[in-house]
Amino acid sequence: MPNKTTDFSERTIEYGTLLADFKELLKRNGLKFTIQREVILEMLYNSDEHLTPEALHQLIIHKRPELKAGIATIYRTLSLLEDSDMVTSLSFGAQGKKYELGAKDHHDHIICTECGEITEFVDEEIETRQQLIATELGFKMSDHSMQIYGTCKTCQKK
Amino acid sequence: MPNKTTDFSERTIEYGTLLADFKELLKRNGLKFTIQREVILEMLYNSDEHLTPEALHQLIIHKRPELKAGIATIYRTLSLLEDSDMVTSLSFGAQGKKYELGAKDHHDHIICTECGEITEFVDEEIETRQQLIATELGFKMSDHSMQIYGTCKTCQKK
DNA sequence: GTCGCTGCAAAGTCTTTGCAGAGAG
DNA sequence: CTCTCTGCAAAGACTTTGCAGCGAC
Repeated sequence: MPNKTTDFSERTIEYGTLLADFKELLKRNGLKFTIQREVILEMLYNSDEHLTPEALHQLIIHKRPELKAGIATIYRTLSLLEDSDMVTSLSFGAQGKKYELGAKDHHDHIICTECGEITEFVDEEIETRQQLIATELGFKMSDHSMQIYGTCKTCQKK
Repeated sequence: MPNKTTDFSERTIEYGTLLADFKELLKRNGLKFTIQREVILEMLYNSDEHLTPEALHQLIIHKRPELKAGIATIYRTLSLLEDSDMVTSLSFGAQGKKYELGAKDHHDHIICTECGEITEFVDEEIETRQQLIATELGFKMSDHSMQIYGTCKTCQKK
């Protein structure tokens, strides 16, 4: 059996394109393009991490202190982006959701329960089977998410 | 390829056995067996649903009004049960977690995004691959969860 | 009897909302 | 100019914690 599992984490879209999509989305809905919205998108784009609203807030405060961005705006923008399928949220374990840009190719997550590190991957075989399962159970599949929990290489050494 | 996907939802353990395990667990940790704890376990056992702490609370208030069980006790007991791996929590979408007894065989979930119905299933092929993926990425897998989102048969008709 | 458990209410988190002024189109 | 956005602070939703009396062992 060929190995079809890929450790996946590269960005698949140019920032310019993403930004254009975002502006287009805003225009289509009669919404305005503001500096806060742009910065949030940019931070999500440039982060390799899955960010919590609070982490995103801190990031903005540190990198763009002149904005004095309020946490409420972060939440509002993330909701907007999530509703428009531009970002995806992951909710696991304790409290709080983490967000990531949805502009990357689809992938699943493997999460270290010790340090919280998240690695992304795709496995064709699983993707195919999920579709099959949904059909078998009479569902029309729209989305899915899979998380594997475990201990990462680094934490195993400790 | 043989079909190894199963629609799975039956209970695989007698209540008596479960209760004995629970008592055993409590004794082992120097904890006490109380009527509240028993009722919570029983409600989880008898429910086909995945319950939120609040739903569980309401259920107890209605079925055992004499207990006047406090929501705090529900939370405390659920945490206890979760820490001991007797129940599993699912957190998805909006806010709040839902709990289910872990005494059933392992399974994954397919969730209707319209009505919130949750169907359980197991697919051997996916189970096997998950283990493989974790190993490939240098993780020691401890657990995993998978959710498929879609529209169920009933909601598709609407 | 001892020591953990419980309900209650208060305190915490995280997230959402109301509002008046700021700013995009 | 108009009408949406924003920051702030207040309000909400959900969960946890402190405490004094209660109850399992």
